[in-house]
This record gives sequence, structure tokens and C-alpha cells, in this order.
Amino acid sequence: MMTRNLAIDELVPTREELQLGDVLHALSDPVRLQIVRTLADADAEVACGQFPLAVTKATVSHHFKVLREAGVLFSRYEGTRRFHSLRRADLDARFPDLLDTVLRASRS
Amino acid sequence: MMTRNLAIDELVPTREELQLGDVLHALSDPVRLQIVRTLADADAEVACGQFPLAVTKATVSHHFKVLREAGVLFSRYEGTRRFHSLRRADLDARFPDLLDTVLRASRS
DNA sequence: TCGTTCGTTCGACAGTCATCGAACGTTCGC
DNA sequence: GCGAACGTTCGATGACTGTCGAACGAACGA
Repeated sequence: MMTRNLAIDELVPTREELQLGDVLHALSDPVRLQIVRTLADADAEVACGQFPLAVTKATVSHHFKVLREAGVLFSRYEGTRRFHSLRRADLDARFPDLLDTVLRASRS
Repeated sequence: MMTRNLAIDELVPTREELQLGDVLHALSDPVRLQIVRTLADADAEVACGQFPLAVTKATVSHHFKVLREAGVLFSRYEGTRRFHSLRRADLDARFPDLLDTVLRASRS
């Protein structure tokens, strides 16, 4: 009945609050980089289950939280699923070219 | 008398061995990012002592080791001092624009 | 030769991290 | 209303991290 009150302790940074160190750290893990790559390829919202990852759902959930708290992506509920999308505009505004450069590098 | 046999356990990656995750992780620490920034500004070799860092020399040494092992910089002995330089060519070859993009982002 | 300078290494410590299984809460379809 | 599907949260665990002071080693200068 109540709206979901999960993630109440989660601190999602605004565009201005984005920290380079946090973003780089978020992107430095292979699983998370894979998530971001998949998301960039899709160029749209993707549900957790759609990610071909070699770790438990608990671990996946953890990585999404790290990415959210670093400001790399945004997550939204839709029924029982959760859809994710890159915060491209914010990232590009704050750190121009960073995301694209990292993505390009991650595919070489 | 013998040549220095320090750093014998240090694994410095070749250009081909550079790993994006390692580089991003190396750059995600504020102290290390500061080091890299200083080095990029100098555009030349810089000795450890030249870095205005708010940590102990032991910690500084540790950070340089991390940066070396990630392949971000190269260190060379000259007498009692140790000079450091960015591995720009290698980084640019393997991850085009990455270093410059991160440096630019770190100054905004 | 002796003391200083510069940097590395060691041992320790507190904190964070990636990972997992298990339990839980929501939502949806039957 | 029941059970399945989907994710989150919890607690635990082992690994890694950033930091420090202290001891060490090599090279330089007086």
C-alpha cells in the first residue's frame, strides 16, 4: 500500500555532487564496467535480469547500488522489476567525454 | 656495491598488459590523482619530494607503487632520489584520450 | 668517516570491498 | 489467495586498502 521505502539510506548525488573519484572507482570493477557497457549498448533502460553476469543476484544488487551512489546510473521500479539507465547527461555535463572514453577503452 | 635489487616483486605491466580496471582504480584515489596531475603539469620527471601531499612518505611510496603496478607511471633512480614520469605513450596507445579526459575532469 | 637526505619496506591497524546464501517484501499471473 | 518471479537486505567471510611510525639501505656532502 505504501510506496516503496527501500533505498532510504541511499545517497544519490545530484549532477553537481558527482565526484570523479567515486565515478572512477565505480567503473574500475569488471562486473560494474560490464553493466555500464551493456547499458550503453542498449541505449535504453534495462532490467537487472537482462545482464549476463557471473555473480549472484545479491552481488548484482550490490553493484547496482554502488553505481547509483556514484551517480553513474539511475534505477526505477516497474512492478517487480527494476529498470536502469545511464545518467549520460549528468556525467557528460560534469566530466565531458569521460564515459565515452572509458567505454571505448573497455572494448579494445 | 650491488645494483639495487629493490622492487623485485613489482610487476610492471608492458603496454599490451595494461588493464583498464587497474588504471581506473589507480586514478580513483585522491592522492594518486593529485600525483598524476602534478606529473602531467610538469610534463617531465619529478622526484617524490616535489609532491605537496598531506600524507607520510611511507604512504606516498605506497601510492607510487600502485601507480607503477597499474602502468600509469615509470620510476627511475638517480642517486638518492627517484624520478617519476607518466607513461603517456603507452596509456594513449592502449586507451586513447583516457588520461587527458580524466585530467581535464579532475580540474573542474 | 659521519651524519643527513631520500625513499623503501615492515608490521600493524582500522576500514572498505566483493562475494555468497538465506530470509524477506513486492508484484504479478493463475 | 497462492505461488512464482524479481530484487533488496542481512550477516558473514576473506581479501584488499590507505594510513602510520619505525627501521632500514643507499647515496651524497662536509
